Order: sequence, then C-alpha cells, then structure tokens
Amino acid sequence: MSELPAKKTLGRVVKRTEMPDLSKPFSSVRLAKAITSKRTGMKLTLVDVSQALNISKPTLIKIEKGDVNVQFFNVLKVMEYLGLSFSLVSDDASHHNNSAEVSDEQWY
Amino acid sequence: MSELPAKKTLGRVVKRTEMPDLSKPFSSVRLAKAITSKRTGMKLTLVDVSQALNISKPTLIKIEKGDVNVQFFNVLKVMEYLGLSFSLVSDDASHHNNSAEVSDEQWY
DNA sequence: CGTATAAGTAAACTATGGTTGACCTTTAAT
DNA sequence: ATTAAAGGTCAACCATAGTTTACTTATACG
Repeated sequence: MSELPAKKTLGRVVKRTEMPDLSKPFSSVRLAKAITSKRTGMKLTLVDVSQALNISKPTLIKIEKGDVNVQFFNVLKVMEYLGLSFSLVSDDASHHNNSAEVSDEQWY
Repeated sequence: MSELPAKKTLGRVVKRTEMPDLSKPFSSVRLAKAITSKRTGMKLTLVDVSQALNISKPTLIKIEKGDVNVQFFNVLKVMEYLGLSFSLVSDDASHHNNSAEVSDEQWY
C-alpha cells in the first residue's frame, strides 16, 4: 500500500487550560473557564464542538468568554456535551435588596 | 395610629407552589419550578418581578415554563433576584457518546 | 353571584443573537 | 523560518427571542 498522505496524522494540538475552582460561587466567567477546560482536556477544538452541536464558532467563543447574551439552550447543549452540569442552590435568606450580594463578584 | 386604608389592603393572592427537590439532577423544568416556588414564596407576582427586572411578562412566563429558548442573561437575572444560584458540576467520566446519559431525564 | 387581581396566550413589531465567510493572529512542530 | 492547524475577530445577512398591547382564563374574596 502507498503511504497515506497522513490524514493529517499528527495528534491535535489543543492547549489544555486549567479547571477553575468549581466550589467557588457561580459566575458566567467561571462557567466559561470550566467549559474551555473540559473541551481542551478532551482534546477537542472549537470547530470540533461547534460542528458536533451545530452551533457556530463565534457563538461557542462567546460562551467560552462568559458572554451571557447567548441562548440558554446553547449553553446547556455545550455543557451536556462536555460533561458539565448545574446543580441548583437556593439562598434561603431571601434578601432581594439593591445592595451588594453575599459575593460581590460579577456574573454578567 | 389610624388604620392604614390598606393600600389595596388585601394581602396579595399569590398561590404558593412547592419547591422541587433540588438534589435531583438539573433540568430546565426543575429550575423553572424552583423559580416559581421562590417567587410565590416571596409573594411576588409575575408583574412584580418582570417590572423589577425590566423583562416582559411573556419572557418571565417562558422561563417559568422551562423554555430554554431564552437569553442566558435573563435566566440569571431572575435567579439572582429570587435568591437562586447554580453550582457547577463536572461529570469526570467524560463519555460524550450518543446514547442515553446517566439520567435520561430531559433538560430541554 | 360579581368584582378584582394574577396567570396565561396571541399577534404584530422590534431588537438582537446566530450564521456564514473571509480574514488575521497565534502556537507548535518540522 | 515555514507551515499547518487552532484561536479569535468582523461585517452583512438571517432567524428568532423579546416587547407591547390586548384579550382570555383562572382564582380568591366580599
């Protein structure tokens, strides 16, 4: 047999990124970092994931940047695909005031 | 002190709904139920919340029905206002296959 | 019952998120 | 230094989520 022109042979080069501390309070940026970490850990490129889920690369990038102006549906699709999920937490001290919340980190 | 003419007097009539089991796996419907439960528990109407957050009533209703075709931003705004939040969970057994997941419940 | 308020739905319009395709930058391997 | 593939951005267009307004349906309570 002739030498396969090497389908592209070389293992992909997907730079691993570190998983954020999932025990810290939720923020869209932390979610974004977790998504990127999972994706790169699985050696998948942005195009791999966007094609698998039928979403565009720009949209995936928005999600991985923590942009919250995206469809909830798309966030959930990506999370499920990469093996990430939510758990619901209820702050039983319902203080819906205007002051700073318990954690003053930004989620938006 | 005189009796307050009762600004509209009657306590509002907001039917309480039950809080779902937050320990069960995430699904948009479970989130929706948690949101409705928190809102009614705080005796807030759909209009109260939609006005406070500058989102329309139809959109809030979509969220409280578990419709995932809404902006992630709007979901987060509602959750924060009502004292609900996410925590991130990573299924460390990254099996992104096509078969049924660990839980075959629908999140969409 | 009749009334008042909350919940939910529908239609037309507007705003904006998503897509496509091109393009540029960055990274890593040879 | 080249090259190849990944990451990232941009603009124009398209699809659809969101809004507004109005109407209908439910649920309390006098």
